[in-house]
Amino acid sequence: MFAAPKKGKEALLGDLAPIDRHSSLGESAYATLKDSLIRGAMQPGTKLTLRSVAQVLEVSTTPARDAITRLIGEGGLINAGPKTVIVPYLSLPDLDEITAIRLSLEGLAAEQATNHVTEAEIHELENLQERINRGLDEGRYTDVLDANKDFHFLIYRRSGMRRLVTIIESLWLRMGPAFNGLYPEFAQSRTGVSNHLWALRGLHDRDPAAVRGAIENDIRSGYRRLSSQLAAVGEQGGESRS
Amino acid sequence: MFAAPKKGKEALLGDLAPIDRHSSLGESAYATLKDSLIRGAMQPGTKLTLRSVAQVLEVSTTPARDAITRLIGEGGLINAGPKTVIVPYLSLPDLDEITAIRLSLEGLAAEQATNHVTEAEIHELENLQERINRGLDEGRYTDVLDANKDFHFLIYRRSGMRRLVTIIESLWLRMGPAFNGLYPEFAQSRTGVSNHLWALRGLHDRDPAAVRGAIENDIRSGYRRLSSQLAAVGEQGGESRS
DNA sequence: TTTTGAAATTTGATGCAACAAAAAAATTAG
DNA sequence: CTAATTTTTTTGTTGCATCAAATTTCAAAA
Repeated sequence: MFAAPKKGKEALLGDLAPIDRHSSLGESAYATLKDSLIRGAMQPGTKLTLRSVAQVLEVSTTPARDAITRLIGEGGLINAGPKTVIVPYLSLPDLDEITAIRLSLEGLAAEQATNHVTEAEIHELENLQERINRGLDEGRYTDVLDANKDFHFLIYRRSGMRRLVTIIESLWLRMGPAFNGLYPEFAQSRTGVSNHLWALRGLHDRDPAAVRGAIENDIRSGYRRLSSQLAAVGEQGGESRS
Repeated sequence: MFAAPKKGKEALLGDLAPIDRHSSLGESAYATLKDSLIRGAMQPGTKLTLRSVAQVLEVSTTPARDAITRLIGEGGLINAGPKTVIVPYLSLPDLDEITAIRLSLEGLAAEQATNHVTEAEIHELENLQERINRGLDEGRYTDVLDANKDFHFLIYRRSGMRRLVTIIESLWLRMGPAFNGLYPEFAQSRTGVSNHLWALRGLHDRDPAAVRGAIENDIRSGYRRLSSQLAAVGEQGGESRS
Protein backbone atom coordinates (compact mmCIF):
# COMPACT_ATOMS: atom_id res chain seq x y z
CA MET A 1 0.00 0.00 0.00
CA PHE A 2 1.99 2.95 1.24
CA ALA A 3 5.68 3.07 2.00
CA ALA A 4 6.69 1.52 5.30
CA PRO A 5 8.27 3.78 7.92
CA LYS A 6 12.01 4.05 7.88
CA LYS A 7 14.28 3.34 10.79
CA GLY A 8 14.68 6.52 12.75
CA LYS A 9 18.19 7.63 12.04
CA GLU A 10 19.08 9.82 14.93
CA ALA A 11 20.14 13.38 14.41
CA LEU A 12 23.91 13.38 14.49
CA LEU A 13 24.29 17.07 13.95
CA GLY A 14 22.56 18.25 17.08
CA ASP A 15 19.30 19.21 15.45
CA LEU A 16 21.03 21.75 13.31
CA ALA A 17 18.41 22.90 10.89
CA PRO A 18 14.77 22.81 11.95
CA ILE A 19 14.14 23.86 8.36
CA ASP A 20 10.75 25.41 8.16
CA ARG A 21 9.45 24.84 4.71
CA HIS A 22 6.60 27.22 4.66
CA SER A 23 7.19 28.30 1.14
CA SER A 24 4.90 27.60 -1.72
CA LEU A 25 2.32 29.64 -3.47
CA GLY A 26 -0.43 27.58 -1.92
CA GLU A 27 0.96 28.12 1.52
CA SER A 28 1.31 31.85 1.20
CA ALA A 29 -2.04 32.20 -0.50
CA TYR A 30 -3.51 30.43 2.50
CA ALA A 31 -1.61 32.61 4.94
CA THR A 32 -2.65 35.78 3.15
CA LEU A 33 -6.31 34.91 3.00
CA LYS A 34 -6.29 33.72 6.59
CA ASP A 35 -4.73 36.94 7.73
CA SER A 36 -7.35 38.99 5.90
CA LEU A 37 -10.04 36.99 7.61
CA ILE A 38 -8.59 37.25 11.11
CA ARG A 39 -8.06 40.98 10.75
CA GLY A 40 -11.68 41.37 9.78
CA ALA A 41 -10.69 42.81 6.44
CA MET A 42 -13.39 40.90 4.64
CA GLN A 43 -17.07 41.50 5.08
CA PRO A 44 -19.28 38.54 5.99
CA GLY A 45 -21.16 37.38 2.93
CA THR A 46 -18.38 38.25 0.55
CA LYS A 47 -18.32 35.68 -2.18
CA LEU A 48 -15.03 34.12 -3.12
CA THR A 49 -14.53 32.48 -6.46
CA LEU A 50 -11.53 30.43 -7.40
CA ARG A 51 -10.53 32.68 -10.21
CA SER A 52 -11.09 35.96 -8.40
CA VAL A 53 -8.93 34.83 -5.50
CA ALA A 54 -6.33 33.62 -7.96
CA GLN A 55 -6.37 36.95 -9.71
CA VAL A 56 -6.14 39.07 -6.57
CA LEU A 57 -3.34 36.94 -5.20
CA GLU A 58 -1.70 36.83 -8.61
CA VAL A 59 -1.38 33.09 -8.72
CA SER A 60 -3.03 30.39 -10.77
CA THR A 61 -6.16 28.60 -9.67
CA THR A 62 -4.27 25.74 -8.07
CA PRO A 63 -2.77 27.61 -5.11
CA ALA A 64 -5.97 29.60 -4.76
CA ARG A 65 -7.88 26.39 -4.57
CA ASP A 66 -5.50 25.09 -1.92
CA ALA A 67 -6.07 28.14 0.21
CA ILE A 68 -9.83 28.12 -0.10
CA THR A 69 -10.14 24.40 0.55
CA ARG A 70 -8.06 24.61 3.69
CA LEU A 71 -9.92 27.63 4.98
CA ILE A 72 -13.24 25.89 4.45
CA GLY A 73 -11.84 22.95 6.37
CA GLU A 74 -11.21 25.05 9.44
CA GLY A 75 -14.41 27.04 9.16
CA GLY A 76 -12.90 30.32 8.11
CA LEU A 77 -14.93 30.16 4.93
CA ILE A 78 -18.09 28.24 4.30
CA ASN A 79 -19.86 26.63 1.43
CA ALA A 80 -23.10 28.51 1.08
CA GLY A 81 -24.27 26.71 -2.02
CA PRO A 82 -23.31 24.49 -4.89
CA LYS A 83 -20.60 26.72 -6.25
CA THR A 84 -20.55 29.44 -3.68
CA VAL A 85 -17.95 30.03 -1.03
CA ILE A 86 -18.51 32.99 1.24
CA VAL A 87 -17.10 34.64 4.31
CA PRO A 88 -19.41 33.33 7.04
CA TYR A 89 -21.81 35.44 9.05
CA LEU A 90 -21.51 35.01 12.76
CA SER A 91 -24.88 34.16 14.21
CA LEU A 92 -25.57 34.45 17.91
CA PRO A 93 -25.59 30.67 18.39
CA ASP A 94 -22.28 30.51 16.56
CA LEU A 95 -20.86 33.19 18.80
CA ASP A 96 -22.12 31.34 21.84
CA GLU A 97 -20.43 28.14 20.76
CA ILE A 98 -17.16 29.77 19.85
CA THR A 99 -17.11 31.70 23.09
CA ALA A 100 -17.63 28.56 25.13
CA ILE A 101 -14.75 26.87 23.35
CA ARG A 102 -12.59 29.94 23.68
CA LEU A 103 -13.17 30.05 27.42
CA SER A 104 -12.00 26.46 27.72
CA LEU A 105 -9.05 26.65 25.42
CA GLU A 106 -7.72 30.12 25.98
CA GLY A 107 -8.20 29.59 29.66
CA LEU A 108 -6.11 26.45 29.44
CA ALA A 109 -3.44 28.16 27.37
CA ALA A 110 -3.26 31.08 29.76
CA GLU A 111 -2.94 28.76 32.71
CA GLN A 112 -0.13 26.79 31.11
CA ALA A 113 1.67 29.90 29.97
CA THR A 114 1.94 31.14 33.52
CA ASN A 115 4.63 28.64 34.33
CA HIS A 116 6.65 29.21 31.20
CA VAL A 117 6.60 32.92 30.60
CA THR A 118 9.80 34.83 31.25
CA GLU A 119 10.24 38.25 32.78
CA ALA A 120 11.36 39.54 29.40
CA GLU A 121 8.16 38.33 27.87
CA ILE A 122 6.09 39.94 30.57
CA HIS A 123 7.86 43.16 29.75
CA GLU A 124 7.01 42.65 26.11
CA LEU A 125 3.39 42.22 27.10
CA GLU A 126 3.53 45.48 29.02
CA ASN A 127 4.79 47.19 25.90
CA LEU A 128 1.89 45.78 23.93
CA GLN A 129 -0.47 47.07 26.56
CA GLU A 130 1.15 50.48 26.18
CA ARG A 131 0.43 50.29 22.49
CA ILE A 132 -3.18 49.41 23.19
CA ASN A 133 -3.58 52.35 25.54
CA ARG A 134 -1.95 54.72 23.12
CA GLY A 135 -4.10 53.45 20.26
CA LEU A 136 -7.18 53.96 22.38
CA ASP A 137 -6.15 57.51 23.20
CA GLU A 138 -5.30 58.41 19.65
CA GLY A 139 -8.21 56.66 18.00
CA ARG A 140 -6.17 54.21 15.99
CA TYR A 141 -8.51 51.31 16.50
CA THR A 142 -7.03 48.95 13.96
CA ASP A 143 -3.84 49.21 15.93
CA VAL A 144 -5.74 48.44 19.11
CA LEU A 145 -7.17 45.30 17.65
CA ASP A 146 -3.82 44.21 16.28
CA ALA A 147 -2.00 44.80 19.53
CA ASN A 148 -4.76 43.07 21.42
CA LYS A 149 -4.35 40.02 19.25
CA ASP A 150 -0.60 40.06 19.73
CA PHE A 151 -1.07 40.38 23.48
CA HIS A 152 -3.27 37.33 23.66
CA PHE A 153 -1.24 35.14 21.35
CA LEU A 154 2.04 36.03 22.95
CA ILE A 155 0.61 34.54 26.10
CA TYR A 156 -0.94 31.54 24.40
CA ARG A 157 2.25 30.66 22.61
CA ARG A 158 4.02 30.50 25.93
CA SER A 159 1.81 27.57 26.83
CA GLY A 160 4.20 25.53 24.77
CA MET A 161 1.22 23.79 23.23
CA ARG A 162 1.45 24.28 19.51
CA ARG A 163 -1.68 22.53 18.43
CA LEU A 164 -3.66 24.34 21.08
CA VAL A 165 -2.51 27.65 19.65
CA THR A 166 -3.45 26.53 16.17
CA ILE A 167 -6.94 25.64 17.32
CA ILE A 168 -7.34 28.96 19.11
CA GLU A 169 -6.23 30.69 15.92
CA SER A 170 -9.00 28.95 14.04
CA LEU A 171 -11.48 30.36 16.53
CA TRP A 172 -10.23 33.89 16.10
CA LEU A 173 -10.39 33.28 12.40
CA ARG A 174 -14.06 32.64 12.82
CA MET A 175 -14.57 35.82 14.85
CA GLY A 176 -12.59 38.17 12.62
CA PRO A 177 -15.19 38.88 9.95
CA ALA A 178 -17.79 39.74 12.59
CA PHE A 179 -15.73 42.77 13.56
CA ASN A 180 -15.99 44.10 10.05
CA GLY A 181 -18.28 47.09 10.02
CA LEU A 182 -18.21 47.21 13.78
CA TYR A 183 -15.23 49.55 13.90
CA PRO A 184 -14.65 51.65 15.70
CA GLU A 185 -17.42 51.09 18.19
CA PHE A 186 -16.06 47.75 19.25
CA ALA A 187 -12.47 48.71 19.71
CA GLN A 188 -13.33 51.85 21.65
CA SER A 189 -14.15 50.10 24.83
CA ARG A 190 -11.62 50.21 27.60
CA THR A 191 -13.14 47.32 29.48
CA GLY A 192 -10.38 45.07 28.22
CA VAL A 193 -7.64 47.14 29.78
CA SER A 194 -8.21 46.15 33.37
CA ASN A 195 -8.47 42.50 32.44
CA HIS A 196 -5.11 42.72 30.76
CA LEU A 197 -3.64 44.33 33.82
CA TRP A 198 -4.98 41.54 35.99
CA ALA A 199 -3.47 39.02 33.59
CA LEU A 200 -0.10 40.75 33.78
CA ARG A 201 -0.20 40.75 37.54
CA GLY A 202 -1.13 37.08 37.60
CA LEU A 203 1.69 36.28 35.24
CA HIS A 204 4.14 38.13 37.41
CA ASP A 205 2.88 36.38 40.53
CA ARG A 206 2.94 32.98 38.78
CA ASP A 207 -0.69 32.49 39.64
CA PRO A 208 -2.26 30.32 36.91
CA ALA A 209 -5.79 30.63 38.24
CA ALA A 210 -5.56 34.40 38.29
CA VAL A 211 -4.31 34.54 34.72
CA ARG A 212 -7.01 32.19 33.57
CA GLY A 213 -9.59 34.25 35.34
CA ALA A 214 -8.37 37.46 33.76
CA ILE A 215 -8.38 35.99 30.27
CA GLU A 216 -11.81 34.49 30.81
CA ASN A 217 -13.14 37.84 31.95
CA ASP A 218 -11.63 39.46 28.89
CA ILE A 219 -13.34 36.95 26.64
CA ARG A 220 -16.65 37.35 28.45
CA SER A 221 -16.61 41.10 28.27
CA GLY A 222 -15.84 40.92 24.59
CA TYR A 223 -18.69 38.49 24.20
CA ARG A 224 -21.14 40.84 25.83
CA ARG A 225 -20.30 43.76 23.63
CA LEU A 226 -20.15 41.70 20.46
CA SER A 227 -23.41 39.86 21.08
CA SER A 228 -25.34 43.03 21.78
CA GLN A 229 -23.98 44.66 18.66
CA LEU A 230 -24.72 41.58 16.63
CA ALA A 231 -28.28 41.65 17.85
CA ALA A 232 -28.51 45.34 16.99
CA VAL A 233 -27.18 44.90 13.49
CA GLY A 234 -29.99 42.52 12.84
CA GLU A 235 -30.94 39.18 11.49
CA GLN A 236 -28.38 38.69 8.79
CA GLY A 237 -27.13 35.61 10.53
CA GLY A 238 -26.72 32.80 8.06
CA GLU A 239 -26.47 29.11 8.67
CA SER A 240 -23.13 27.86 9.77
CA ARG A 241 -23.00 24.56 7.99
CA SER A 242 -19.43 23.55 7.83
CA MET B 1 -11.92 42.98 -5.08
CA PHE B 2 -14.32 40.19 -4.27
CA ALA B 3 -18.04 40.09 -4.84
CA ALA B 4 -20.15 41.94 -2.32
CA PRO B 5 -22.70 40.00 -0.27
CA LYS B 6 -26.16 39.67 -1.72
CA LYS B 7 -29.39 40.73 -0.09
CA GLY B 8 -30.79 37.79 1.83
CA LYS B 9 -33.91 36.72 0.00
CA GLU B 10 -36.02 34.93 2.52
CA ALA B 11 -37.01 31.31 2.11
CA LEU B 12 -40.59 31.19 0.94
CA LEU B 13 -40.81 27.46 0.77
CA GLY B 14 -40.37 26.76 4.43
CA ASP B 15 -36.73 25.75 4.37
CA LEU B 16 -37.48 22.85 2.12
CA ALA B 17 -34.16 21.42 1.10
CA PRO B 18 -31.17 21.74 3.42
CA ILE B 19 -29.20 20.09 0.59
CA ASP B 20 -25.94 18.78 1.87
CA ARG B 21 -23.47 18.58 -0.94
CA HIS B 22 -20.81 16.28 0.31
CA SER B 23 -19.81 14.93 -3.02
CA SER B 24 -16.55 15.38 -4.79
CA LEU B 25 -13.57 13.18 -5.24
CA GLY B 26 -11.50 15.46 -3.09
CA GLU B 27 -14.06 15.32 -0.32
CA SER B 28 -14.34 11.56 -0.31
CA ALA B 29 -10.60 11.09 -0.63
CA TYR B 30 -10.26 13.25 2.44
CA ALA B 31 -12.96 11.34 4.30
CA THR B 32 -11.42 8.00 3.40
CA LEU B 33 -7.93 8.93 4.47
CA LYS B 34 -9.20 10.55 7.63
CA ASP B 35 -11.14 7.46 8.55
CA SER B 36 -8.10 5.26 8.05
CA LEU B 37 -6.15 7.52 10.33
CA ILE B 38 -8.76 7.66 13.08
CA ARG B 39 -9.21 3.91 13.04
CA GLY B 40 -5.49 3.47 13.50
CA ALA B 41 -5.27 1.60 10.22
CA MET B 42 -2.05 3.32 9.30
CA GLN B 43 1.20 2.86 11.08
CA PRO B 44 3.00 5.96 12.33
CA GLY B 45 5.89 6.76 10.04
CA THR B 46 4.12 5.53 6.95
CA LYS B 47 5.12 7.73 4.09
CA LEU B 48 2.43 9.10 1.83
CA THR B 49 3.21 10.28 -1.64
CA LEU B 50 0.82 12.14 -3.83
CA ARG B 51 0.83 9.52 -6.52
CA SER B 52 0.59 6.52 -4.22
CA VAL B 53 -2.44 7.97 -2.47
CA ALA B 54 -3.96 8.81 -5.82
CA GLN B 55 -3.40 5.27 -7.02
CA VAL B 56 -4.78 3.56 -3.94
CA LEU B 57 -7.83 5.81 -3.94
CA GLU B 58 -8.14 5.45 -7.69
CA VAL B 59 -8.31 9.15 -8.36
CA SER B 60 -5.96 11.60 -10.00
CA THR B 61 -3.40 13.57 -8.10
CA THR B 62 -5.64 16.59 -7.65
CA PRO B 63 -8.14 15.10 -5.21
CA ALA B 64 -5.34 13.21 -3.50
CA ARG B 65 -3.52 16.48 -3.05
CA ASP B 66 -6.66 18.04 -1.60
CA ALA B 67 -6.99 15.30 0.97
CA ILE B 68 -3.36 15.34 2.01
CA THR B 69 -3.20 19.11 2.26
CA ARG B 70 -6.26 19.27 4.45
CA LEU B 71 -5.07 16.48 6.70
CA ILE B 72 -1.73 18.19 7.17
CA GLY B 73 -3.65 21.31 8.10
CA GLU B 74 -5.39 19.62 10.97
CA GLY B 75 -2.35 17.68 12.09
CA GLY B 76 -3.47 14.24 10.97
CA LEU B 77 -0.44 14.05 8.74
CA ILE B 78 2.79 15.93 9.05
CA ASN B 79 5.53 17.19 6.84
CA ALA B 80 8.64 15.34 7.91
CA GLY B 81 10.88 16.76 5.24
CA PRO B 82 11.08 18.58 1.95
CA LYS B 83 9.05 16.08 0.03
CA THR B 84 7.95 13.76 2.74
CA VAL B 85 4.54 13.46 4.30
CA ILE B 86 4.17 10.84 6.99
CA VAL B 87 1.68 9.57 9.52
CA PRO B 88 2.89 11.27 12.70
CA TYR B 89 4.34 9.48 15.67
CA LEU B 90 2.74 10.39 18.96
CA SER B 91 5.41 11.50 21.37
CA LEU B 92 4.72 11.70 25.08
CA PRO B 93 4.67 15.52 25.03
CA ASP B 94 2.23 15.36 22.14
CA LEU B 95 0.04 12.95 24.06
CA ASP B 96 0.18 15.24 27.08
CA GLU B 97 -0.93 18.22 25.05
CA ILE B 98 -3.70 16.39 23.27
CA THR B 99 -4.95 14.91 26.50
CA ALA B 100 -5.11 18.31 28.15
CA ILE B 101 -7.12 19.68 25.26
CA ARG B 102 -9.34 16.62 25.20
CA LEU B 103 -10.14 17.01 28.89
CA SER B 104 -11.25 20.58 28.28
CA LEU B 105 -13.18 20.03 25.12
CA GLU B 106 -14.72 16.62 25.61
CA GLY B 107 -15.58 17.64 29.13
CA LEU B 108 -17.37 20.67 27.77
CA ALA B 109 -19.15 18.65 25.12
CA ALA B 110 -20.26 16.05 27.66
CA GLU B 111 -21.57 18.73 29.96
CA GLN B 112 -23.55 20.40 27.23
CA ALA B 113 -24.91 17.14 25.93
CA THR B 114 -26.46 16.36 29.27
CA ASN B 115 -29.20 18.89 28.75
CA HIS B 116 -29.99 17.87 25.21
CA VAL B 117 -29.80 14.11 25.15
CA THR B 118 -33.08 12.23 24.87
CA GLU B 119 -34.13 9.03 26.55
CA ALA B 120 -34.00 7.27 23.21
CA GLU B 121 -30.43 8.35 22.77
CA ILE B 122 -29.50 7.16 26.21
CA HIS B 123 -30.92 3.82 25.25
CA GLU B 124 -28.81 3.87 22.12
CA LEU B 125 -25.78 4.51 24.26
CA GLU B 126 -26.67 1.54 26.40
CA ASN B 127 -26.78 -0.61 23.29
CA LEU B 128 -23.36 0.61 22.32
CA GLN B 129 -22.11 -0.27 25.76
CA GLU B 130 -23.55 -3.74 25.27
CA ARG B 131 -21.58 -4.02 22.10
CA ILE B 132 -18.45 -2.97 23.92
CA ASN B 133 -18.96 -5.56 26.61
CA ARG B 134 -19.67 -8.27 24.09
CA GLY B 135 -16.62 -7.33 22.05
CA LEU B 136 -14.51 -7.46 25.18
CA ASP B 137 -15.85 -10.93 26.02
CA GLU B 138 -15.39 -12.28 22.56
CA GLY B 139 -12.05 -10.71 21.85
CA ARG B 140 -13.18 -8.59 18.94
CA TYR B 141 -11.11 -5.60 19.89
CA THR B 142 -11.51 -3.64 16.71
CA ASP B 143 -15.20 -3.70 17.42
CA VAL B 144 -14.56 -2.47 20.93
CA LEU B 145 -12.61 0.50 19.69
CA ASP B 146 -15.23 1.31 17.08
CA ALA B 147 -18.12 1.10 19.51
CA ASN B 148 -16.17 3.13 22.01
CA LYS B 149 -15.69 5.86 19.47
CA ASP B 150 -19.39 5.79 18.59
CA PHE B 151 -20.29 5.97 22.26
CA HIS B 152 -18.22 9.08 22.82
CA PHE B 153 -19.24 10.88 19.69
CA LEU B 154 -22.90 10.15 20.10
CA ILE B 155 -22.64 12.07 23.33
CA TYR B 156 -20.51 14.84 21.93
CA ARG B 157 -22.82 15.42 19.02
CA ARG B 158 -25.67 15.97 21.44
CA SER B 159 -23.85 19.04 22.69
CA GLY B 160 -25.30 20.72 19.65
CA MET B 161 -21.93 22.31 19.06
CA ARG B 162 -20.82 21.37 15.61
CA ARG B 163 -17.47 23.04 15.51
CA LEU B 164 -16.62 21.63 18.89
CA VAL B 165 -17.26 18.13 17.59
CA THR B 166 -15.10 18.81 14.56
CA ILE B 167 -12.23 19.92 16.75
CA ILE B 168 -12.58 16.88 18.97
CA GLU B 169 -12.51 14.72 15.87
CA SER B 170 -9.22 16.25 14.88
CA LEU B 171 -7.83 15.25 18.26
CA TRP B 172 -8.94 11.65 17.88
CA LEU B 173 -7.44 11.79 14.42
CA ARG B 174 -4.15 12.56 16.05
CA MET B 175 -4.48 9.68 18.51
CA GLY B 176 -5.58 7.02 16.05
CA PRO B 177 -2.24 6.03 14.58
CA ALA B 178 -0.78 5.58 18.05
CA PHE B 179 -3.13 2.65 18.59
CA ASN B 180 -1.65 0.88 15.62
CA GLY B 181 0.44 -2.02 16.82
CA LEU B 182 -0.97 -1.63 20.29
CA TYR B 183 -3.86 -4.00 19.64
CA PRO B 184 -5.08 -5.89 21.40
CA GLU B 185 -3.38 -4.90 24.61
CA PHE B 186 -4.93 -1.52 24.67
CA ALA B 187 -8.48 -2.50 23.93
CA GLN B 188 -8.46 -5.33 26.43
CA SER B 189 -8.77 -3.17 29.45
CA ARG B 190 -12.12 -2.97 31.12
CA THR B 191 -11.30 0.18 33.01
CA GLY B 192 -13.39 2.18 30.59
CA VAL B 193 -16.55 0.26 31.32
CA SER B 194 -17.30 1.71 34.71
CA ASN B 195 -16.61 5.21 33.47
CA HIS B 196 -19.15 4.71 30.74
CA LEU B 197 -21.67 3.47 33.26
CA TRP B 198 -21.12 6.55 35.38
CA ALA B 199 -21.62 8.67 32.30
CA LEU B 200 -24.87 6.91 31.51
CA ARG B 201 -26.12 7.41 35.01
CA GLY B 202 -25.19 11.07 34.93
CA LEU B 203 -26.95 11.50 31.62
CA HIS B 204 -30.06 9.89 33.02
CA ASP B 205 -29.95 12.06 36.11
CA ARG B 206 -29.28 15.16 34.02
CA ASP B 207 -26.21 15.87 36.06
CA PRO B 208 -23.73 17.71 33.83
CA ALA B 209 -20.91 17.66 36.34
CA ALA B 210 -21.23 13.93 36.79
CA VAL B 211 -21.13 13.30 33.06
CA ARG B 212 -18.14 15.54 32.65
CA GLY B 213 -16.39 13.79 35.49
CA ALA B 214 -17.05 10.37 34.01
CA ILE B 215 -15.76 11.38 30.59
CA GLU B 216 -12.73 13.02 32.11
CA ASN B 217 -11.97 9.88 34.07
CA ASP B 218 -12.32 7.85 30.92
CA ILE B 219 -9.86 10.08 29.12
CA ARG B 220 -7.44 10.01 32.02
CA SER B 221 -7.49 6.25 32.35
CA GLY B 222 -6.90 5.92 28.63
CA TYR B 223 -4.04 8.35 28.96
CA ARG B 224 -2.41 6.30 31.67
CA ARG B 225 -2.48 3.10 29.69
CA LEU B 226 -1.44 4.73 26.45
CA SER B 227 1.43 6.69 27.94
CA SER B 228 2.90 3.70 29.69
CA GLN B 229 2.69 1.64 26.53
CA LEU B 230 4.18 4.45 24.51
CA ALA B 231 7.06 4.63 26.93
CA ALA B 232 7.48 0.87 26.69
CA VAL B 233 7.50 0.83 22.92
CA GLY B 234 10.42 3.19 22.99
CA GLU B 235 11.89 6.35 21.71
CA GLN B 236 10.49 6.45 18.23
CA GLY B 237 8.77 9.71 18.95
CA GLY B 238 9.31 12.16 16.14
CA GLU B 239 8.98 15.89 16.17
CA SER B 240 5.47 17.18 15.92
CA ARG B 241 5.98 20.21 13.77
CA SER B 242 2.71 21.10 12.24
C1' DT C 1 -44.04 45.93 -16.62
C1' DT C 2 -43.49 41.18 -15.44
C1' DT C 3 -42.57 36.54 -16.54
C1' DT C 4 -40.57 32.88 -18.83
C1' DG C 5 -37.14 30.26 -20.92
C1' DA C 6 -33.31 29.62 -23.77
C1' DA C 7 -28.59 31.03 -24.85
C1' DA C 8 -24.20 32.73 -23.23
C1' DT C 9 -21.18 32.98 -19.48
C1' DT C 10 -18.99 31.73 -15.26
C1' DT C 11 -17.89 28.45 -11.99
C1' DG C 12 -15.65 24.42 -9.41
C1' DA C 13 -13.86 19.80 -10.25
C1' DT C 14 -10.65 17.07 -12.30
C1' DG C 15 -6.90 15.30 -14.90
C1' DC C 16 -2.58 16.03 -16.87
C1' DA C 17 1.90 17.71 -18.39
C1' DA C 18 6.00 20.44 -17.57
C1' DC C 19 9.36 21.64 -14.34
C1' DA C 20 12.70 21.88 -10.67
C1' DA C 21 14.06 19.84 -6.58
C1' DA C 22 15.06 15.82 -4.10
C1' DA C 23 16.00 11.03 -3.57
C1' DA C 24 17.73 6.79 -5.13
C1' DA C 25 20.56 4.09 -7.87
C1' DA C 26 24.44 3.27 -10.44
C1' DT C 27 29.03 4.16 -11.41
C1' DT C 28 33.63 5.43 -10.77
C1' DA C 29 37.78 6.65 -8.07
C1' DG C 30 40.49 5.86 -4.29
C1' DC D 1 35.47 -2.41 0.02
C1' DT D 2 34.41 2.57 0.80
C1' DA D 3 33.47 7.10 -0.64
C1' DA D 4 32.52 10.32 -3.96
C1' DT D 5 30.16 11.52 -8.08
C1' DT D 6 27.17 11.09 -11.80
C1' DT D 7 22.88 9.44 -13.77
C1' DT D 8 18.20 8.06 -13.34
C1' DT D 9 13.93 8.09 -11.10
C1' DT D 10 10.59 9.95 -8.14
C1' DT D 11 8.41 13.74 -6.05
C1' DG D 12 5.56 18.10 -5.06
C1' DT D 13 4.27 22.35 -7.31
C1' DT D 14 2.12 24.85 -10.58
C1' DG D 15 -0.50 26.19 -14.53
C1' DC D 16 -3.88 25.12 -17.66
C1' DA D 17 -7.48 22.82 -20.57
C1' DT D 18 -11.69 20.43 -20.39
C1' DC D 19 -16.23 19.49 -18.78
C1' DA D 20 -20.58 19.58 -16.55
C1' DA D 21 -23.22 22.20 -13.58
C1' DA D 22 -24.87 26.51 -12.03
C1' DT D 23 -25.61 31.35 -12.81
C1' DT D 24 -26.55 35.27 -15.36
C1' DT D 25 -28.17 37.68 -19.34
C1' DC D 26 -31.39 38.91 -22.46
C1' DA D 27 -35.12 38.93 -25.40
C1' DA D 28 -39.65 37.35 -26.51
C1' DA D 29 -44.24 36.58 -24.74
C1' DA D 30 -47.88 37.68 -21.64
